Amino acid sequence: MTATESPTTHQLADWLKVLAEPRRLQILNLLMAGVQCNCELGAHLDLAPNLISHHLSVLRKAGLVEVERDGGDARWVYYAINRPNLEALTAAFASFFDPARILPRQPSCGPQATFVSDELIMGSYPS
Amino acid sequence: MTATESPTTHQLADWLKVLAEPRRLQILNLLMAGVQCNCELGAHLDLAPNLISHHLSVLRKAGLVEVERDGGDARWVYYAINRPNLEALTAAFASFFDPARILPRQPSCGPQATFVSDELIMGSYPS
DNA sequence: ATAATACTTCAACCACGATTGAAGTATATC
DNA sequence: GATATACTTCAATCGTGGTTGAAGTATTAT
Repeated sequence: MTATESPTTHQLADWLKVLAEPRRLQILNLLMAGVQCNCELGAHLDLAPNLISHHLSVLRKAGLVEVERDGGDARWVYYAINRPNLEALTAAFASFFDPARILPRQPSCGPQATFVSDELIMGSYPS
Repeated sequence: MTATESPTTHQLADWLKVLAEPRRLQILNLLMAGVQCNCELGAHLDLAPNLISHHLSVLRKAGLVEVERDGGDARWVYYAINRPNLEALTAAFASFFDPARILPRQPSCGPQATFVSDELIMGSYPS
């Protein structure tokens, strides 16, 4: 038997991998405040431009960040939070880690073992 | 200038690092459903006992999981979600990634640059 | 005592990804 | 055209951490 996972779980796992990086959290934090160009992020985080670029690329591929070029001077790029996907992220996270999902112990193993259906165990997420 | 971070941001970063691991997400998912012993987790996830042990140890050190031994047969250990810390986790995550925190662009750099106070940029989290 | 069970710890291996430093691209200014 | 700016991409290095396989610990059963 292979543990089947819902697509949302996979997506959540991918997102968490992207977020599990202090620098990227800092970048997102700055983007939430409206700071958006590469050089400014670099100045605030004391980080080389290519690293900023790299992390932004990861965030962009994950769909968490959007990019736009300056209309007047196309050398400047501005980054912004992708709000719909951020909302999807918070929804997925809140749903997966919802404390209300915690069930009491139902031993199917060990001294007090009783029968427990597989659906009850594996099918708990998504609800 | 070094970017100062709030303690909650550090803690969130640590938690995310722990969560950015598919196996650990699967383990947490099973624990939410009440499955709690090592052998059972291993059976459901098709994972060697020492790996289960390793990942549970990481989750335990992060404060997300609690451990308890069977009263009748002390060889069996039961794992459970640490509810208070799970609630702290969801609260920290929801607060950090709250879409309402997204501010419009306030260019302090680039062609349309205007003055922007540092407090506005860096002090956005926590509120 | 001996053996089996349930789990943990250890050391070696290996892969992924962040960092580094340099070269490359595109646009704007002189 | 030549230089400067803003950013991206590339190849190489390096550390962290998951995996592997084995040995170790604690408890129970025979």
